[in-house]
Amino acid sequence: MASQTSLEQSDLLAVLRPGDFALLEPNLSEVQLRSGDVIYQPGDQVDYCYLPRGASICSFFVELDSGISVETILVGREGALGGVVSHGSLPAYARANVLHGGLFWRIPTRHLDEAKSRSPALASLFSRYADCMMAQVFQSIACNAVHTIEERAAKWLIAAVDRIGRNDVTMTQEQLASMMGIGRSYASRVLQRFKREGLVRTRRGGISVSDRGSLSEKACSCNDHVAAHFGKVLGGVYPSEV
Amino acid sequence: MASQTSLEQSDLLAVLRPGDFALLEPNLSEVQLRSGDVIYQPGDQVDYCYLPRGASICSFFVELDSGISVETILVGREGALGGVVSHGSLPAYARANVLHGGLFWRIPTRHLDEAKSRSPALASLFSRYADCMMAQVFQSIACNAVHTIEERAAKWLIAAVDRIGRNDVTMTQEQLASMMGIGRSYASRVLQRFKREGLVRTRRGGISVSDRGSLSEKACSCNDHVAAHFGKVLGGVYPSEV
DNA sequence: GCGGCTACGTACAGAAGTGAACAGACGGGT
DNA sequence: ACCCGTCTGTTCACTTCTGTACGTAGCCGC
Repeated sequence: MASQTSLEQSDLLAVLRPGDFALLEPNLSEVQLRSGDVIYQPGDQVDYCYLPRGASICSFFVELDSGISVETILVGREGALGGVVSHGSLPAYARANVLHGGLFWRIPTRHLDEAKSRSPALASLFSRYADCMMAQVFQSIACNAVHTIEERAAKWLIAAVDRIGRNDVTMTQEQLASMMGIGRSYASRVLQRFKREGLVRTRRGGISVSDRGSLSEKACSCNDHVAAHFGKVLGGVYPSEV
Repeated sequence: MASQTSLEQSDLLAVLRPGDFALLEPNLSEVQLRSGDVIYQPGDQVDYCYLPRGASICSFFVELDSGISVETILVGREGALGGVVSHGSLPAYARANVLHGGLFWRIPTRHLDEAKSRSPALASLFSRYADCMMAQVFQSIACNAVHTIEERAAKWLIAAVDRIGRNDVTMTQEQLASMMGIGRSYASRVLQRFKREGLVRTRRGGISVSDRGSLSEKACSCNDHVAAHFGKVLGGVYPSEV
């Protein structure tokens, strides 16, 4: 029987009342994915929806002609991947990758859609989350257009450690730079700047955030605006509640 | 009675069979909007879905702390705005603006949702378009991260003139620069570069594309990738068709 | 303990983009 | 025809970022 411990929960499903969760439960499976696992390749049919639990995080990557893949948005236990915006089974546009391994819920999109058709609260929840995902991508477009690499790097580190729940990201500077679509040497210089100010520590294959507060002052406020939209929109799944 | 002339049609609705179009028709109204009109402000309840017809185009803008508004995606007669990704009535995150005035269809989102619940083809159409819109925003995130301003400016001009159907965009360089989140003087320099190569002509308050082919060689291929996804995904609204 | 691989830190030349400033050109209103 | 506000083209000093290059440090396997 599927259940969520408080440590390994999906925040998205956590707001559901037991009756609505029970609609999903028969088709929910628990899967363990590892960092680097590919959930969808571009063109793959999206037949399953994945919901990160606990510290698991994923990202969508867009592959460009030049061969590089650029990260678009980070998805942690606040969200879901696959069949969120569209319904039924369509070819994936972006690649979905696990960035921090752990537990996920997985449900076939056709069962999810069927459960949504039976529970307005469930339909509302996913529709509201889709709206929040849209806010997230919109903000990222603007962010990439105007914010400096320093601001974006700080933003990304904060977003990652907040979801992971530890002040530590396992990732080479090469990977970080590639995700952001920037040069490795410049990423290194930005991290050195953060390090000199005592905001992060670097090591081979990882970065630790040692002063989250000061690092967030270096970051643009894009994440905050998106978080505010999450709060506003996902508060109303059960409209009868005051 | 609502009907579409071939000159002022919505490409999105044009694929519908008469029976499915008839479900929408009683609640469709024809509205005329002008360049600069604001369709939604951030925070507004999204109660209507708008479908550009003919040469009408709109964009979503994200407003940043600095006071500037950055354009995210262009929507012409291939698409729709409002209640596409989420359903019901939620507060808008981005501002939606008319960039090139003209005719639109407008339908209350609750009637649209009701029609979708009665016609699988209609539901499929909007779900598929939502997936394409997602592809468009994902691509824009990557594009803004890695492509030069020259590539992005060329891309934007091509996208605009293709939707308008004339080689001419009415817009000051100041507005263009502001939309792209770049400095006005640099925008001017890029346009001068295009002009010297005979790709565009500039005038006070507007830009004409005089050599679309060569200009598209200066552009990144982001639009092409998104267009390919549109073709792949929106072809299957009526799956019984071969 | 050593070799070899990979990641990291740094330097440098140059390209891309910024922001302020200013002269001149255009065009609408009277 | 003229005025005036706005848009355009261009320059300049400066910052950000790129791409390459190279020496070094950490780590794994043997």
